[in-house]
Amino acid sequence: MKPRPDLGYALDAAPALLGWLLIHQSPDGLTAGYIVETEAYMASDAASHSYRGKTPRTEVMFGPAGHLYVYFTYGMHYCVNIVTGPAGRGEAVLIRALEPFKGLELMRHRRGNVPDVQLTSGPAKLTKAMGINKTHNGASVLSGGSFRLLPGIKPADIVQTTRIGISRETTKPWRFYIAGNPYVSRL
DNA sequence: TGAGTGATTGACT
DNA sequence: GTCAATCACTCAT
Repeated sequence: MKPRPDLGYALDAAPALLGWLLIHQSPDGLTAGYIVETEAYMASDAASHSYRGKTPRTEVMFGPAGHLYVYFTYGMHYCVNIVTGPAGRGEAVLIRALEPFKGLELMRHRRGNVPDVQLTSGPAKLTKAMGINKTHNGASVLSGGSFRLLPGIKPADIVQTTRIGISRETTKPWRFYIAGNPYVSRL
């Protein structure tokens, strides 16, 4: 596997990111997990936060690839994206689920008393388990800060289907997950 | 300035 | 299965 992921266009990067290991070195300790579920949010995509152009909130999406776009939603949850594509396009890949690899004890502590299979099986669950919040918005996964992206496993089979939780562009098959992985948020 | 919505989750019936 | 939690943002007065 390549030393760096292909962050060309979001639609190519979303399946390409499956199997990569996302690592967060926080003051509390290190957590890491394999990416097992992603969604692509494209330029000119009505479901994307970048659809209405660059704003203070979405500024990171319009920056160079390889940075994290972290946003707050439903008054209580964070979700994390990896910005893709040439700077200025406003594309990103939402990380929807991870398979825990390191820092399980810290994840359990952050998530409370839930079964291990539910530690990171959803976009807001994994940010809580990894300790990701809006202070990490704009952090790079390529330039050696507290976040890293390393080659992980090569998925045997990738399933492509429609995205979850959106009300526009609901027929676009821009969600990808590793077939049979128990940490995928929904089938 | 106010109503509506949201890339969700967990608790409850 | 339904629904509340609760804030940032968008769009309509």
